[in-house]
Formats: sequence, structure tokens, C-alpha cells
Amino acid sequence: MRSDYCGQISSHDIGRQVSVCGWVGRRREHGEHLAFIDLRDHTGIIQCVVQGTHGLHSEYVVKITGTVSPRPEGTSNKDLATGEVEITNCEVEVLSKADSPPFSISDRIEVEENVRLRYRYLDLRRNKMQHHLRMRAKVNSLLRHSFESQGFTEVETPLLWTPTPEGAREFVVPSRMKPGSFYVLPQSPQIAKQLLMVGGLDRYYQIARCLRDEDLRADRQFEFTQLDIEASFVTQQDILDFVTQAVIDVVSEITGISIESIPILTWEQSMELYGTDKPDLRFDMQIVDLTAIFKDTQIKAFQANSIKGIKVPSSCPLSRSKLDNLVAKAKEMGAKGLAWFKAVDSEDGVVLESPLAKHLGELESKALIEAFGIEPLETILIVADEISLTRNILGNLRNELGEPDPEKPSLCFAWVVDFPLFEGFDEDGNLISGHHPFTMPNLEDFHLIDSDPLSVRSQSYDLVLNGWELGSGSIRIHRDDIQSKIFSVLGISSEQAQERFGFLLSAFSFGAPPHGGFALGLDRTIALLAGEDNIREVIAFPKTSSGFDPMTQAPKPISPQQLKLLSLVPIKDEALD
RNA sequence: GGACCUGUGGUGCAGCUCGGAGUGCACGCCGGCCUGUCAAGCCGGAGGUCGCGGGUUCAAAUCCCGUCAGGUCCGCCA
Repeated sequence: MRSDYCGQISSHDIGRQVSVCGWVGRRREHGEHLAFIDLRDHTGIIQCVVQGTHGLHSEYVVKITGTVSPRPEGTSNKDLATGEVEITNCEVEVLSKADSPPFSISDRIEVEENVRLRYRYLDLRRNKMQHHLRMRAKVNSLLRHSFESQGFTEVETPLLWTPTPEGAREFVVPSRMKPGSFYVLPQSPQIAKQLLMVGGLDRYYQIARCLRDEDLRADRQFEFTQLDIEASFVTQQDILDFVTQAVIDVVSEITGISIESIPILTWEQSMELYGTDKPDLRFDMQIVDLTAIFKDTQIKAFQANSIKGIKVPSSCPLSRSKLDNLVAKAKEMGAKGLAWFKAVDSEDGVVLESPLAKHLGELESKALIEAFGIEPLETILIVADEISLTRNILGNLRNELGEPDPEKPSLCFAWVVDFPLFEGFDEDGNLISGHHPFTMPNLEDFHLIDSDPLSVRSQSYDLVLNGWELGSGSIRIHRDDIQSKIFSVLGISSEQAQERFGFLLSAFSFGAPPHGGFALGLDRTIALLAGEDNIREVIAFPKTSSGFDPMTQAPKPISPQQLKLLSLVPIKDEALD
């Protein structure tokens, strides 16, 4: 039907008879003898010179056959890849008429996302969306290639899985054949891939859809895609190496940026220096511990377990009203207050200005200036509280105030390792898994599991990029004794464990290789590579933040017949309370 | 479950503080003119339940209450 793509015609084609197909973009009419039509396909735009308008309108689908000709002198268009040429002597065939679209197909036009989603098929015609989806496909392809060359085998796992009541809320699928019973859609292929290791697959990977019925966010959809891997007879370092290699392959091919290695931070370092387990390393602004400096302070607000601060550079000047805003924000996050000290020049060198300045001892002032190497116009922000709060609040302020440092790479990856095995205790006094119940403890710490469980580290790790968590993984428990102990401290009885994960434990009893794995969130990865801060921009058909699809109107009620077939009876709202 | 922001012809906005006739801008659409445009240009035109419901008022896009939808965040996401 066509001989060429619109965007690929160039001066090399001059004189050729070509047929191109696509959508009518802008038209420029000059009376009945001359009109220009921009014909668009996914490769770009070519200008077609026609006599009269042929009744063409925006988004008509046409086939144009004509001769590639050089444009007359002075009429070339540098903004167009095909701007040196045009198609003349055109024969136009309308393949499909089109209603006037609700918005123009142009990257220049801003349209409310709701409207874009209702007409997603039109939105997808836009250059930006085409680019994102094609880049996404390229990333998938590169990842497949990278893992296959590292000895991994792609295996598909079931979407109709069995309920494992732990962690995220599951999407439930009623069984027609067994009334009253349900499948669930997998939160991730976690257990399936461990079974593949028991099954001797050795190294598995899959570009897997995962489903979690939790509230949506800019970086979270109900369904999302993970590059999921698992490998046998490996250490944590092996897994980091596999993934690092894949990241290097993908980033270099997609962005041209060459990464040599990915720095490794311990969880403790990350929390101490950046106040978060997903640090944005595109800028420094590290958190400094000031507890020692203020251990004998007269300042009442600083009499706390943990005192920490960050230095805000002079490039981010903080007016009094901005400071007031920051104080309010810190309080919203649970701080009792936020102290600030502004460095100013004086006859005696740098001095600190602050409502607290007069209470600040001379030694404290000196130590503070020294600790931060502070210079005029810089501001120190200080929080004094329990350590988890000082870290968390300063970490948030750091993210709010920090700007990517032009000296640093635009993509700053980091591994965060040695996460705590447990997050804390639930209301029944049982420990809560940091990652999941199959995560291998750090065996150096395992003896502390009863005396000081919260200080037990795990063999788990996150990959972080520019302050986003891209993925996480762990070495899994393959030993009975350790798994039993973990279930026990999590408050899962052996009966409960049997009921929930019996098939997995049974599998492990038949010879489980040591194994571990990782899952990389592809939506987030691709959004970051595309320079988007919302994953909906790299998903063909996403849902709104209330889980609605404006195009299909899903979710919708189903018919009484369907309900009956599934043995389901809707209950009225008031019956729920 | 909670907080904040947004909702005005097909699209994007202004108007809202301080109530006075659906007032305005840009794009698109329809018609006319136009033989080298390319975000074409010029002339004319059509197009509105100001998200929805209630209240205050002589009078509501504007003030108040409620509600729906969208966005961002908190909770949640082993």
C-alpha cells in the first residue's frame, strides 16, 4: 500500500514516485490552485503539494501518491526532518474520514489529562507518546537481550494465582467452576519464581505484570510492569552484578550515558546522610549529625536524642516567609520545630543570625560553622528529636530544597543494601517483615534475632535512581530452620504457614538451591529515562488516580446473569457497616 | 480514610478577592478570499446548563454549604 514512511523521505529520494499513508495534519490553502498538506505517520511529517483541498480535513486517513521534489529555493523548512523536499503531482485517496478531533494532535498543545485519557487513541498519535512507547519497547528488548546473554531464561507465570494474605491488597477473581472460591491476581511473581528455582531453571527472568489493589499515585498504578529475575547458587553481589550490567546496557543504549558502576550505600548510611532509603544523589546537601555539638546546650529545643542539620546553599536563598513555610512543613511532618541559622558576613567574620542566636554558646556557634564549612548567605536547618524523625524530616526538606547539581550525572543510580530484616512490631507484638517473610537474614546478625531483632540486617537491596525506588530484591531463605524461626517471630504459626505457603514449603523440602532475585519497576525506570515525573506518560492505557478508565468507563457493573454464574451477590452499602 | 489545588463554548486560559445581562483572549471548527505556505494570512460566522445540587441576595460563574470528577500528597503499597 505504501512505498515509504513520511518522516524518512529525504533529498536522496528526489525524482522517485512514492506512496505514503497517514493522517492529515495541518493544511495551508491558497485558493483553488495550491494547498499544502502535512501528512503524518509515526516517523514524522512530509509536506504534500496538492491542487485544491480535495475536501480534506484534520485526521483524515489518506494515501498520497506523487513525486518527491526539491522545494523551490527559499521555501525549505529547517524545523522538519523532511523540510528539503515535498511530494508534488499528488494523487490523493481518502482511506478514512474523521470527525474533528477534540484536541489537535500536536506536542505543542496542552490538554487536560482527563481528556487525553478519554481519547487515549488520539493522544497516542502525538509524537511524545509515540516516542515514549517506542522507547519502552526498546528498553524491554535491551533487558531481554542483557539477561539472556547473562544466562537467564524467560518463563511466564500464572496471572490466576492463589491468595497469599500478606502485604498488598489483592485483586480477586471469582471462580465459576468452584463457587465461593477465588483466584487472586499476583502482587508479583515472587513465589512462582522461587518455585522455578526449586524446579532447576537456574536463572529466570520475565517482564511481568503485577497487580496491587492499593491507592494510586503519580508513580503507582494498579497494574504495573516489573523486570523480574531470580537466580540459583548466587550471592547478593552476583544479583547486584547482573542488574548493574543490565542497567549499564540499557542506559548506554537509550541515553548514550555510560555508567561504569553503581555506588553501594548501606541502609544505615543512606538514612544517616540523606534521611531516606531512596536518596536523590544528583546533589549533596548531606545531613550532618550535630548531637555531640549540642550535648550540653542551653537551648531547650535542642535537648533531644538526635540533633541533625542540613546546609542550604546560597543558590537557594531562604526569605523569612520561605523559612516560615519550611517550619510549618516540618511541623506537619511531626517535628516540634525547625531551627534555622543564616550565615552573614560581619567584622568578626561569619556570624549566625537566628531567633535562637542569642542562646547559642560561642563554642556551639563555632562548632556549627565548622561542621558545615558555612559561608555567607548559606542557611543551616536543624531538627532535634528522636532519630527516626530528625532523619525523616531533614530528608524531606533536603528533597524539597535540593536542585540537581550540574556537575553531577543526570542519572544517579545507587544500590542501598543491608536493610533491616524487620520494620518494627505490630499491635500483637509480632515483628513485621521489612521486605517479605522469605528474605534471608544477614547471618552475622542472626544470633540477635531474639535479643535485638530490629538490629538484624537482611540480605536485601534496593536500586535507586534520582530519589525513586526502581526495584528491590533479596537473597531468599532456603533453609528450613531459618524459615521456621522467621515465621515464629513474625507470629505465623506452622499451621498458618502451611495453609498460606504450604506448596512453597513443601517444594523447599525436596531440595531447594540457595537463591535470590530482584524486580525492577519498568514504568518508573522508563518514566525517568523519558524525563517524565508521572508513569501514566509511559503507559499506553493507564487509569486515573481513582482507578477509573475514562475511555472504557471501567470498572462497570456486570449483569445479574454474570453475577449468578460466578455465585456472587452484590450487597447494599448499608449492609457493609 | 484525610489534606490541598483545579473544574468557564471542541481545546487552553482570563474573569471569581470587591455579586450587576455569558464579558474577553488564543487555538480549533464552519463559510468566503488568497499560486509557496509550514503554528500560513485576511474577512465573516457558529458554538455556553460557568461540573452538579442547595442556600444567601432584588441579582450568583463570582459569596456560603453539600456533592461529583480530575490532579498532587499523607495513610496504604509484605
